[in-house]
Amino acid sequence: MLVCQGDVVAAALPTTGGVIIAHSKSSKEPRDTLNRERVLRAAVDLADECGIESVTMRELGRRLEVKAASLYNHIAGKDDLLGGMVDLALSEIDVPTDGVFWKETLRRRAISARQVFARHRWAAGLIDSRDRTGPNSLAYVDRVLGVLIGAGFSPSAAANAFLVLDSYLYGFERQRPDVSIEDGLERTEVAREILAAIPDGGYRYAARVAIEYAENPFDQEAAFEFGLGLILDGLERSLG
Amino acid sequence: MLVCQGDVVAAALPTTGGVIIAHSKSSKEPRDTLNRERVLRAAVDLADECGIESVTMRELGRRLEVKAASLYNHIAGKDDLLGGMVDLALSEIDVPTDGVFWKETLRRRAISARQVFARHRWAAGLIDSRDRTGPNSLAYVDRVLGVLIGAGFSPSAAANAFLVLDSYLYGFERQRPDVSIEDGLERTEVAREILAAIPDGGYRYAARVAIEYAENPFDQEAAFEFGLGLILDGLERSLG
DNA sequence: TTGACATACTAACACTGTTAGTACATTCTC
DNA sequence: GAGAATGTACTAACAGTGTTAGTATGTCAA
Repeated sequence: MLVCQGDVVAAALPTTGGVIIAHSKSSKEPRDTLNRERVLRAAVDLADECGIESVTMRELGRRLEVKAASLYNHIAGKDDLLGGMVDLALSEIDVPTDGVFWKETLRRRAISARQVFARHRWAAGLIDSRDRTGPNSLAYVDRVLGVLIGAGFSPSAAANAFLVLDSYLYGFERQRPDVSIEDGLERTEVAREILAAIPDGGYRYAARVAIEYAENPFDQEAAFEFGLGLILDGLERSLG
Repeated sequence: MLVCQGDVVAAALPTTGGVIIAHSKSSKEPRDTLNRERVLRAAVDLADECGIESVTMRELGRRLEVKAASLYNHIAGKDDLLGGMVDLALSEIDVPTDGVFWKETLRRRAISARQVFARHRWAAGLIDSRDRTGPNSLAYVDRVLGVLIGAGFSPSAAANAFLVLDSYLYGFERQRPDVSIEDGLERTEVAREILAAIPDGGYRYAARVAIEYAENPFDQEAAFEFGLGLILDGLERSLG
């Protein structure tokens, strides 16, 4: 059940998290008040279900059965909220720590990151350098740098490799076409739209590619791993 | 002279573009009314000088000596405005068409794109797949695909290569640290802040890298071209 | 001159993030 | 236990946002 605008049902039912705010006198239970963690999780859920533009203080408050102003007891402001959401999302990325070869470790990490960005489609667009200081993000950065330095990269070379890898990662997620999500019929429809938007005569190559994708589905997983392999191979080569 | 908030001086002086709106009766001159092009250019200037968050309808109107509502005669809405700004910025990217080797062509294009993103720091953050349908963007996409197909890539391989390259391009610009912009003193200051934010004991590798950059400046141009070379070499290898 | 059209205007709408001040419940201190 | 202190959520309001409806004004073509 998705509740994306302020429906009455949202106020009549328990929250998604299952924690009821009603002031039941049965004490000893975990506090029925808000906290930073619950606010951030609710914001992430809201963004996942309804899009990042639906994450407003009032809507978030509605979900938590609280007025918007109350949220400021637990977060510093909207910037803090968004930063916390990113940090929470990044914490879901898996960095294997068992003894696999560094290249395989980083490949798995990248694929895990891509899955996280697929789950939280708003995340990639929110990331920039200043977000890397959250507690989860820092731990994540540290682990990846550890893998690279352990593989023989110097500290600065490791940072460089990390930057290159994540640039690709975030950039891919930002601009990847949404086409492949829809089914075949709609895909050809989109391609036809693209073709319709192309003035006669011009854009021969773009048209050729559009036709290509109107006929054959675009495998974005394969496209991603193709580029990922390119970069990892290059990093390995730069190491020797 | 930067005028970023609604100062009175903005209304007393001619606009940056040098076009005076005053209703001078000397006719036959180019119309003194607005048009889409002038609105978009003013928005780009405003974003360059004051940041993308300063681009509001009212502020943009103030710059053009017009009320906000009047802008809607020339653009469909804010989405259209932002899309047009991105299209305008992308049109500044250079794609050499003379007979140089495809790899060199794409390298030059990437470097040109990075310079454009440095000029228009807001642009990379605004780009996503749906923005590629503007007239300038389409022409740009077409030229790049033409280079790749001309080099021997199949249409789908060319699209894939294009996606990988631009993912890196946009991603790098999004997350590149601002540190290197400030001078040496401030840089070490920033590094010290990072170190201060790191809890004792944890994050050994991140700390090591931070120290590294507190001592030696970070050459982001070199970092960018390192990753670019990696990808281009990989693409060439995938071709043969 | 008249009519059509494009443009810019005023005024208002429903939103947004955010703050000040108040009421209430819990928890700590004596 | 009584009283103080703290934390939480509330109401009400602020300035700012994008956007629309309706109105005036100017510029062209017939």
